[in-house]
Amino acid sequence: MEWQLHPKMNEKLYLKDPDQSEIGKKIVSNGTSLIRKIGYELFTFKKLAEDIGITEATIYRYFENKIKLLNYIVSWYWHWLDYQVMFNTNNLTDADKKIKVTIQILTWQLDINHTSQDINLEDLHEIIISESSKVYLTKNVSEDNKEQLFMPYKNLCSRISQIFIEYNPSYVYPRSLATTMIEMAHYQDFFMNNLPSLTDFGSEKNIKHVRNFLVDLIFSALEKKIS
Amino acid sequence: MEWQLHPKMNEKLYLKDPDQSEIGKKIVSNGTSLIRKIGYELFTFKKLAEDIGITEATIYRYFENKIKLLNYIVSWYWHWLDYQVMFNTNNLTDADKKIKVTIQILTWQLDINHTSQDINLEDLHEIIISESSKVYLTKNVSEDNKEQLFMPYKNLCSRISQIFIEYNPSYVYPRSLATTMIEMAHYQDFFMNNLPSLTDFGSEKNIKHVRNFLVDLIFSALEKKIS
DNA sequence: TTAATTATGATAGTAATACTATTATTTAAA
DNA sequence: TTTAAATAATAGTATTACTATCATAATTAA
Repeated sequence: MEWQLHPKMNEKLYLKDPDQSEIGKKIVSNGTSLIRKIGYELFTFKKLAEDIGITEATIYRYFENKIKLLNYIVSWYWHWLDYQVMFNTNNLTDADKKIKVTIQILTWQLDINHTSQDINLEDLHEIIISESSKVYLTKNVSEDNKEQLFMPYKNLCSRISQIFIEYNPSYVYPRSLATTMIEMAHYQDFFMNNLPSLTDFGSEKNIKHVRNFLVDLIFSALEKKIS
Repeated sequence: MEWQLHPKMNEKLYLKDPDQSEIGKKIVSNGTSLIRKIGYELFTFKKLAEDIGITEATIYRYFENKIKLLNYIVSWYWHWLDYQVMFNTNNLTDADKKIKVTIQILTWQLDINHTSQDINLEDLHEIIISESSKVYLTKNVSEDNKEQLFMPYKNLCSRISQIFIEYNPSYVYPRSLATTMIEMAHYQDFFMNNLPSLTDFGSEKNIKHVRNFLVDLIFSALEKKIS
């Protein structure tokens, strides 16, 4: 699988391709685990440099600032997820089954290849849940969007909305339903674990309830109405 | 209406009650418009102090740091929204109508009293859309939760879930559906205006489409299944 | 083969941010 | 009227987010 070696990252995300050197790879992989460990707000290039054993300035040669590094990591994940959805739904003929598989992937239920050469996918998943929205909830969103920084997320949204259309061609909100599904897969997980009274899964804290909620929500919305 | 004068704010949000002095009120009202204008990341106490004509240290007497001020502002909004939902659904007998009114309030469609003594509600609404999730998407979420900092949001969620139960007592995910509705009212608005291809409303950018999407989504989910 | 160029990383800064400690002034109480 | 308490201003410090310059290694050109 050629993709697994090199997901094509947007060149605007970095100054120097981190995939082309050992130090670059360390910046991304150690950066991922450090952001997961201490959170994006307390994360600094200085701490990461100390962790790797290099200097701050070296990191600045690869990434303009820490939001670009976060965006690189987040984009990497959306690329990976999009590939997983494509790969695991491709051979299915039933749109119903495709949707269920997609929800399983989003809620981390499918036992797919969770090992990657550099980046720890468990850390990555945690980062997506707690930090990913910070890359677009800024005053730069329009400029960043012009530079195509959010393409991987859009591609995933587009792929999922295509499956929805396949299931019910007359449904009018396939894209909004796709973003709802993606965002809620992560938000309900976060709420369940941190603010449980905002969900109905607080007593058990089992991700399978999030999955069941999503299945119920999405298929209810997509069901063809007889009116 | 006693509430309109003094929404009871959690005392852990401030060091000195900003509602008890003119300068305190200015910190909150000018803070709101400045955060809306430049965004939370670029917002600093120094800029706010200059804007008001006081010094940084004075603001630090009222608020520990800028995230507490944001949380104060966000909590104020959830208080206000909860009151609006309560007030505008109280006299209704039909749960169906209550849900529709709540969606109208969330999507800013109802022409309610949008003037407040101090805080500009238009600014506040923008802040909720772009910045509100930043108060809980942190490593402090559990500690902050123990100090009850998220009560106003939880109260709103609880009120809405009660309406859902009233509409369909057998629905099993009323709280998760309430958070989905609240979050999506804001996220779809943000996406529509900033990353339109993530929604189905990009061509028109009219909030009424978000409302229609939510009405469709929520009533589909709540509909009693005959199985 | 050697000099020149380029790439890479380290060192040493600066401006801004996020606070804190101390001092001055006003207000209120005894 | 003196004392105490509350409030705000001044003047700091440590950290963060970078930037400019320097040193060295690797690559290329003469």
